[in-house]
Amino acid sequence: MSTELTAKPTESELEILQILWEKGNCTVRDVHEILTRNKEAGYTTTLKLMQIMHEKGLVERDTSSKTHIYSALASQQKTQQHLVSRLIDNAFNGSAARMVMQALGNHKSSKDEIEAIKKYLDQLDQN
Amino acid sequence: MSTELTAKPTESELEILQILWEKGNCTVRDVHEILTRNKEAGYTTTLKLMQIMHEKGLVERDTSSKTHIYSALASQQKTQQHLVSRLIDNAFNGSAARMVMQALGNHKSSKDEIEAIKKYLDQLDQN
DNA sequence: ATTTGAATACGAAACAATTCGTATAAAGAT
DNA sequence: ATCTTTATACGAATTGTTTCGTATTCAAAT
Repeated sequence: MSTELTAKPTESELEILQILWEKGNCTVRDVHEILTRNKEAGYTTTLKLMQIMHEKGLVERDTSSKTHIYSALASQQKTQQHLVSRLIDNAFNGSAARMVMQALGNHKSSKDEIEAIKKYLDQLDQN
Repeated sequence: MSTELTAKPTESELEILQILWEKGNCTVRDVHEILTRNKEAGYTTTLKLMQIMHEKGLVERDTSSKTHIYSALASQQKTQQHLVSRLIDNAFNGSAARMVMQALGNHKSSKDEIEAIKKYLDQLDQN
């Protein structure tokens, strides 16, 4: 049994996780710079957040040099799964299908995306 | 321009909204009873929550008799849309398709549900 | 009329998430 | 060697959410 806590990241933490998932290893400054493309934030705010995430076990860090290097510990797949399930339960009475349709209805997906989903559904059918 | 605030309901508020969406008009006790099928909560907790939701404009209430009657003001459709969009942005880098696949992958949907989604996708294609 | 029960209002404690200021230490430039 | 810049650590203020106790009011039952 692993210590996989499926800790529930907050919204701010999720923003940071997304960056770490994409980039891999990052310093606080790396993350901060990307973060502040979209919104205002002080550097120490980002730092503190990442420190808390470390305490929670959402990220790990290499402290061998002065400038610490962070990377995600929470698995992208599991985290996404967790969040999606919660949303389905919380807001869609447990119906994945309703949620999917809602998602596809507005969030205009490209033809390519829709095709990809169809293929995916066909695969699902074959089980 | 309406005063449609697309207020962001908290998780507890969402639980109550779901009940109101389904049942329509409810007293605090009605809601409380349904709520406590799943989890512990004091009556005044539910009451307070619904009062706050009223302040925020998430629900309206008829106070003409001693026992107030509540109903949802936040639209189910808009609220769901809002939450789904946020999740897609927050955790899936804006890709609805990725989110959909994740949702369908685990949250075991029935054959019927999958068929429904396929039909839905076909409709989307025709635009 | 009085008592009892069920309702609302309100305040505030408990908890969690976010934000940032200040202290301090290390590295790099002069 | 000293100064400047760039890190981290830490504490604390701020804000938001959840929870519940107590006071009060109203209506129904006795």
